[in-house]
Amino acid sequence: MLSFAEENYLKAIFHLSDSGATEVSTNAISDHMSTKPASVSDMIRKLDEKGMVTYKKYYGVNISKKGKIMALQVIRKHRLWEVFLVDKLKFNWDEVHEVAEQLEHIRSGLLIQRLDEFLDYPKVDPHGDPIPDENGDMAVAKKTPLDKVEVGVKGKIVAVNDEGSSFLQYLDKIGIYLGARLEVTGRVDFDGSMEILIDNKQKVFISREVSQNILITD
Amino acid sequence: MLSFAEENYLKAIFHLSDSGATEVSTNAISDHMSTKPASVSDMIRKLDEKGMVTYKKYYGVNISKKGKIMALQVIRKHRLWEVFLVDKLKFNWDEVHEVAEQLEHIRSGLLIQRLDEFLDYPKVDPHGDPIPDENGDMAVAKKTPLDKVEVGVKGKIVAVNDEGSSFLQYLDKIGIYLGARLEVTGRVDFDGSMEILIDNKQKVFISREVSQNILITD
DNA sequence: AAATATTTTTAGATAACTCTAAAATATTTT
DNA sequence: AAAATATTTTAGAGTTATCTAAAAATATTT
Repeated sequence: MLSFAEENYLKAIFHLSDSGATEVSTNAISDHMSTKPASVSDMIRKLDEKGMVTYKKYYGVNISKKGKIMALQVIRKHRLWEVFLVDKLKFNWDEVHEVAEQLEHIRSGLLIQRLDEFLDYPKVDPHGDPIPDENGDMAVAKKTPLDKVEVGVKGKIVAVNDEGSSFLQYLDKIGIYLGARLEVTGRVDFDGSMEILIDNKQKVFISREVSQNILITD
Repeated sequence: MLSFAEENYLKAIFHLSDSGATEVSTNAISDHMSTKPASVSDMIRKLDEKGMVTYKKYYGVNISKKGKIMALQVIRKHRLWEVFLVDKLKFNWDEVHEVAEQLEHIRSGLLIQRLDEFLDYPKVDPHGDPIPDENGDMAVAKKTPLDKVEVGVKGKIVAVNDEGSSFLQYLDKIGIYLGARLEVTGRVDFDGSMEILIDNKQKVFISREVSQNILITD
């Protein structure tokens, strides 16, 4: 059985290896988790001994099959709790992350099975991220970051890449929400900023940084 | 802010001082928590420093006002989660305790406020124990342990004293549940065992040990 | 009231997780 | 390729919560 700390490290390693190379560096983990590299070295040695990752000194970490399963279970719990908080307890999407970080560590197979049922087997969380099933499988829809899209393209906002409350509150303010229809109406090559039309109504300007964190389907 | 361990100690001290003298002994705590007396000594010294209890060496512990507030907050969370598990997730009353022991430590004021609202402000948990409000106040109904009751007395089962699953499963088996009407129809002075009639239907025999853990209102 | 037993505390150790500072290794620059 | 820089690991230490064993204090028995 894994400790909370071990679960958090595995989750971080999973996310980092998911969005990039298979090899994850010590520094990347320490950045992502706001711990010191020295602490990471220690922990990944331990996770290697437990068979959760394979670790070569000075080289990097690869998550193992076993580790991936554990990580996906934690991610499943995290995302189901987020759905619960938004759908049942009327949390806003920018308020759920911290609480879900705690709830994801509750250990009870029955609990998470019943929660899934209670929520009617949701497929995505309030940020559009897919929810793994009991086996760790999840539907991976093709999602395009808005900054990679040409002028004239239309699509639907299906997910965001940043769950920080300041980013999400900003989206609220400019009228962007999950499921919104949008069209790219203009683009500044110099800085990558864009003009977009939301639901054929509001026109808003967003920076490249923002557009990188908005995902659409075409 | 208190650690999980500190919260658990406070809860134990609160319960022990609630059901008996104000002074709680080191051994009573260590029994209740399945830790060693030496660990208890350490912890209560720490809790004293934090102003949660007053502690005199070799004498015992008294919970402070501050400590009582903290304990009641944890108890509030525990009992609300139990209601959630039974009412919403269809847990049986004997399945909730362990999970609630974990959930009670989740830190989020908003969460517990919204959960309370979602559950429609319940006054008691699935074992009949009262749920403290945000201020720690709770309705203390007069409840009589069944073993203190004369033959012929009628009443309603309103709570149980033991949340262990083996006890609760036994009650299920013999047809005892919260809210059931009962009448004491017989009693053996020698060993304190009883015959009771539930809902004017089933006649069951129970030992003194069981009757001590069933609470009724008259 | 002395002897015995029980309870409680102290002292020292261990495990998990984190840190800082220094050493080792790898990468980049000149 | 050697020097400079960056990354990663090791060594040693601190914190929290637990334990065992021994010492100290209190309670009980004779």
